[in-house]
Amino acid sequence: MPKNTKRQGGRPARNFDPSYAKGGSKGGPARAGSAKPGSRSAGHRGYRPEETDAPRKERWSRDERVASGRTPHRGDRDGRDAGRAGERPARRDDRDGRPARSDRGDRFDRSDRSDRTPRAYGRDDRAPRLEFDRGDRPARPHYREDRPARSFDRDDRAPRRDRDERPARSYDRNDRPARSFDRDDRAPRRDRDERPARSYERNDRADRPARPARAFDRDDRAPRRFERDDRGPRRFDREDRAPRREFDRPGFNESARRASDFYPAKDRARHAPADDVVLERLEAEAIQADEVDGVTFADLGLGGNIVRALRDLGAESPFPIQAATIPVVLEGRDVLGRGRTGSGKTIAFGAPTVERLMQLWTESGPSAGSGTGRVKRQMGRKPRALILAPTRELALQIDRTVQPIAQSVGLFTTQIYGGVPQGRQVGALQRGVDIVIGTPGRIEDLIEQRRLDLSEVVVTVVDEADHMCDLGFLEPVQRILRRTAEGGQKLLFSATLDSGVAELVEEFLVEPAVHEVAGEDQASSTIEHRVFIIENREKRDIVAQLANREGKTLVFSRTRAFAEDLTEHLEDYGIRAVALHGDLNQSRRTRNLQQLTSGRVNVLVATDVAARGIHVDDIDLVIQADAPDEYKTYLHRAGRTGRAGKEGRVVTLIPGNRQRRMTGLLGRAEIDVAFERVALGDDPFAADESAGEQLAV
DNA sequence: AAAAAAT
Repeated sequence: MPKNTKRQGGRPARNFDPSYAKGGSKGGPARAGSAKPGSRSAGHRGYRPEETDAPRKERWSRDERVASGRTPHRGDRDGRDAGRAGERPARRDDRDGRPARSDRGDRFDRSDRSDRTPRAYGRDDRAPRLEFDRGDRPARPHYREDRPARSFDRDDRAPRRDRDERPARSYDRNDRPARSFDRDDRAPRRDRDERPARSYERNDRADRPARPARAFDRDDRAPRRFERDDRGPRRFDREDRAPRREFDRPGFNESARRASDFYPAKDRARHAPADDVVLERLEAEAIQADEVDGVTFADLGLGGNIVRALRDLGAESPFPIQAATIPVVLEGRDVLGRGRTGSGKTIAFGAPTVERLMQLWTESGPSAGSGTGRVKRQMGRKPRALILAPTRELALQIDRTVQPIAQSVGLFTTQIYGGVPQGRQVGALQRGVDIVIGTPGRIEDLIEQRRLDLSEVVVTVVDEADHMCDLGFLEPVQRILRRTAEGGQKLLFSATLDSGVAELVEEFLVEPAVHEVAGEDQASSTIEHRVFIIENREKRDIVAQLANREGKTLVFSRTRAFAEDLTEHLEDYGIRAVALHGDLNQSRRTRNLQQLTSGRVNVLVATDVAARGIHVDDIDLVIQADAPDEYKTYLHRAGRTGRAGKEGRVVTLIPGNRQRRMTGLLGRAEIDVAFERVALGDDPFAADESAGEQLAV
């Protein structure tokens, strides 16, 4: 059955015409991973035997332990005081981590294994490593017999050493048989033919049945017009849900899933510079801020326990976005919610999700309702709600809000994300969990391992939904949503929710209600924006100068490497700073973020991992050391300050030749700023303050 | 380019 035939009057669902969704992607292989450090092995010109003067024996035995075992690293960035006190010469090594390890590893390696490694074997008559490294040479019998298990080698050594020190492993690229199954032998894709290809469309689900024309597919109105006043009902009505049922469930195509290996994105689009197009705004039911006056959470339909839990969290009365969405979620409808950064979206979906689970619980079973508004935990019960987030930190943070709310009625939550051992997470699932909060990767992993079963999930939230529809995120999210219960409620939230979520809406939402808060434009925001035109070579110093102040500062960098670099530079400048990016292990990520939250440091230098959703109280300055490419990224980064009505400043540093691009971006973000030329030594905020004083006179 | 799984 057609999905959308009911809509009368030729103005159907303009919100989600997928043809307005993302632009194309360019082909070509993508390199994964970050830049590798240069080789520092003894034979390399970059090698510096700088530790020859260090006391050797003890050092190696200690490093050996670190290198080979699980000994926690010492003297990392955060332990720098200890490092300094002890005048440990290796401090700089700890900074950039990898080279240091390879140095140590190299020596350790030679002293420890020289008499048994293949390297020694090969040394006699030919270039040592190359041959050894080949995976595909004819067998060398005695060598193989000696030490059949190659993996042993790996485990025994310091991590990464071999990658760092030896020349490229030839078998990595050349000797590998062509993986024909990767690309060539696939079954032809049928649905490609049925309609124009969409770049973000992948084939890892069953083909959709040829679907009947939907009115809004062909609608030939001008794209991206923002029309508000001339329309009737403001809802995206979709009449029937039938089509989704048939292909959804069984349609999870296992073999296709397999074929997409661990790095599925590799052969696909390489960093296609984001189109940064303002997608069509979703038509929404707008709530007026003053409509909320005097309304309580209880009025919205939340139970007493939950209201108390909210009060404990500091939420006395609902924010507008909460007032708008909570009742609708409680009705059981699918919801799209847009509220600007820091406007309280987590509670807007978290609280009603919990309440809704309670309602369903009471409706559904005899086992239900002890009458106290609480439920009893039942071993091994399957999760009934799922909240998806794009980063681990955000998942953690959401849990910190949702967990107490859930707990107030006797429900359990657990975090499911990567970078930490899965044991605890699995254990929690086995004991029985009601709400799963996590990131896509680990969730899929546990599903595959059959340790996580989403089949009873009746409420699913996608936070930062537009971001979750970006290339690389969309497919895992789709696969996960397909695992949830048929007909389950779906909630999509973001500060920048736009028709980029069309793909999800189309497949998973039924007659979603769209809600936003009226008058939430940038002009009414509490954030002050500045753009400084600077010389690139002065950038690091200017950042240091700007960050050298009281109050919490968040600095954004485009790459992980530059984030590290900047952090180090700030430290050299005498400013305590920590970094947050994907090259750090999870415990350090968590700890570094926590250091900013606790105020132990005032400056955090982060990649866009911190751009969305992360809430730290009282960040009053955001510095964009690298300007963002997308207006949405700008808005989200900026939104780390000025939260819940507080004041904040955002400074963006750009080189002179970026002015035009920046102007365009700011235009799309609907922010009005004049650019200022700033050189090292200027105090751009001094004028600001004196101007303020003058005005005050 | 960043993010998201582990060995």
